[in-house]
Amino acid sequence: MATGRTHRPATRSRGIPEATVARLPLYLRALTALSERSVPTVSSEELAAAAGVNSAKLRKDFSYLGSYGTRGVGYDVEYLVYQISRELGLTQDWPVVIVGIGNLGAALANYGGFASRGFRVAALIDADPAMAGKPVAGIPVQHTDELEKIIDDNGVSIGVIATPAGAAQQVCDRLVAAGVTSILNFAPTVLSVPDGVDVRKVDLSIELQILAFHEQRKAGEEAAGEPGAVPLAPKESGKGPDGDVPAVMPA
Amino acid sequence: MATGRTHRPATRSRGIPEATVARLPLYLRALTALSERSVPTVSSEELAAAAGVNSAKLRKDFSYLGSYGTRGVGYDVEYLVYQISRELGLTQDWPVVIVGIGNLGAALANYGGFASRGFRVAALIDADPAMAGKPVAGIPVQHTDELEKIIDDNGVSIGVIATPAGAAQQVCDRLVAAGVTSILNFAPTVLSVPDGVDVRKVDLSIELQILAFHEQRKAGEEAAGEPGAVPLAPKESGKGPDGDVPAVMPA
DNA sequence: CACTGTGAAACCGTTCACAGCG
DNA sequence: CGCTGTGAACGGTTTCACAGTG
Repeated sequence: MATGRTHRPATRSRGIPEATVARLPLYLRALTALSERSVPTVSSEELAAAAGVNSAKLRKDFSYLGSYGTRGVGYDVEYLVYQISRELGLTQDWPVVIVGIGNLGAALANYGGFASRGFRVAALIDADPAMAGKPVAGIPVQHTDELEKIIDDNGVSIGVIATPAGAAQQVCDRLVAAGVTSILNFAPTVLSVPDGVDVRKVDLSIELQILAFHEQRKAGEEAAGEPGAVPLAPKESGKGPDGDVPAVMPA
Repeated sequence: MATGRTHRPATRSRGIPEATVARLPLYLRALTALSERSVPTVSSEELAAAAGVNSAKLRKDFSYLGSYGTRGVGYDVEYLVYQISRELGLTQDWPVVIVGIGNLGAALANYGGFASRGFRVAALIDADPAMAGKPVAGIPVQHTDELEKIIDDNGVSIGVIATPAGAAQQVCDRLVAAGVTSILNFAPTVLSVPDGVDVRKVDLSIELQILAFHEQRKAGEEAAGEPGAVPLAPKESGKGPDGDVPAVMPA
């Protein structure tokens, strides 16, 4: 994802597969809902349905954590909530800083899901001096100058970047230099980070583009081989790399 | 992801692998940047670095699109931009509706990346009557009552859900009933949709939880087998599913 | 000669199917 | 008997290494 190594080789001896890790939060959410309704146990089938996966996958996933179920019965909801929380490291509180308090940064600061489980917004940081001191989601925005001090004082190891693309790498470098080792990047840029720093990327326009691809597929399919509509241009025909480049390019 | 089938089996005869599709937007962005700097050609090595992947993967990816490179030289930037745009369906304009104009919805409406490449925000929809008529990002918010009419009038096939979790499934059902076949879901819920509808999910708290997992790993590792600090609870010891359930559970 | 395009190998993730256990 | 836990089969993805070509 980033140029430097992004997440370690995933081949730690006792490692849980990445794909499984990515689903644990899903299970945890479903379990928490059950817990709130005081449901004592679930079968893999029921829980899988609630989490939107199939039961075989869920059982395999849980098998990496240990044998936490009871054959013939299912899983103890409370117990699993605890085990998964612990595995994810949510039994401790992670202080998080958000850098870039524009529309998105403000939305993130206000997002309830942050504060609720294991995360605490330790500070909001923005480069605009006019923002400094203004409270967003009840937290006063601080100026970028303070970044290193904030990271250090609060022992922050997770940073969220919600700046414009142009500023992202620079902010990233400062976060990393100050000791942050996990970054959630909302800016549409590839970040490069040193070994040992994890970057996850959330990119709205990429998600839309993937949807558009499938959408186009559907359209092309339902009227397969029809003239008009989506011009499913020659796939194998024009191989010559230049000469007849259509003058498209939106801008 | 969702309960109903989410994306088709990916085994369309001439299909481009999902993993490749997910990277095309990345390549496109890197290429667009090169194009703006009037760079005429790139090697797979250079482009791969810019996109944050390795060159073998990039070449394999491009090989699914056809033979668009020149051996000994590289790829023609303009030509590739066009080919990838076409493959992703971005040579047409996709009208998109955003439902739920809270902090996040507003951020999305203002997000430049939406409008810039192939997407147009056709309407903003919110359930709060007080919002109706108020412009956000220059577009007046419309009431949920109008949803079906808006979808229909604008020929919208892509919807973005930025409502609270509780409203998401209901909004989703209405979008689908009105003809939307691709959904980008920001609400922290599993959506169930009928066959043929694609759902992609963006979940902030899940991303953070995945980072927390790796973060905890790092902490446990650098002081392996030390007392104090992160209590790396017994991994293989307590197997008995109940009896000694720690009374944790944050709420 | 440098770089693409691609078979083949290695790897990872998912699904199947059933043995094993409460 | 019902449901978990898991080895084995499968399919997709990444990486390797090099033949092929402008």
